[in-house]
Amino acid sequence: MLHGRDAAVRLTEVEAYRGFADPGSHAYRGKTRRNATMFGPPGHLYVYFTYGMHVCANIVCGPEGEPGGVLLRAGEIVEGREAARARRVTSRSDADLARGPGRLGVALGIQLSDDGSRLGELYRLELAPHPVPRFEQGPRTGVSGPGGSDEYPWRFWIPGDPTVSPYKRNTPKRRTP
DNA sequence: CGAAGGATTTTCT
DNA sequence: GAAAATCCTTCGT
Repeated sequence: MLHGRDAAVRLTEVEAYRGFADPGSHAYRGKTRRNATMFGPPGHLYVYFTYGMHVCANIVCGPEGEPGGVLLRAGEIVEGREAARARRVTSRSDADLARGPGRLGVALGIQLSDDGSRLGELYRLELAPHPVPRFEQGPRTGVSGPGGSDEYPWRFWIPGDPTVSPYKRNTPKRRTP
């Protein structure tokens, strides 16, 4: 469970991104201003801006100097539903409040300026009393190239949970012709 | 329910 | 210039 700004989610879906050898990772081609947090010590929040409009959050994992993180893809809002709903005006159902990385970011009030924030301060992570009984594993969502193939099945989710985002395979995008 | 297009910024070629 | 760890609206089945 992750506590954010006046709201908390039970995480139901995550993806792993690991180091230099992972072609799907932002850190694959080295350190940039955006992904610098991933190279730091674990237990911090890596927040990035993508697609011109969305914020996504990772929890940095692995030792300092080795980039790695877990992308928070989706979850169920279990506390502060009103605050989350106020921020997610377009959401029609409770399950939609944090169903997707960008939505989860908005629901918890995560901002770009929260990048690098240490867990335990602004945000607090509570591990479940016992491991989830069952989860499934498969290729990552929205990742193009080799990183999205079956060779890197690093997306994990709780099967049957309504807050898990629907799997979309990489949709190549074309610009206005 | 699925497919398709637009919005919009950081980063790399 | 093009693609990207996405979301929302609209149209078709």
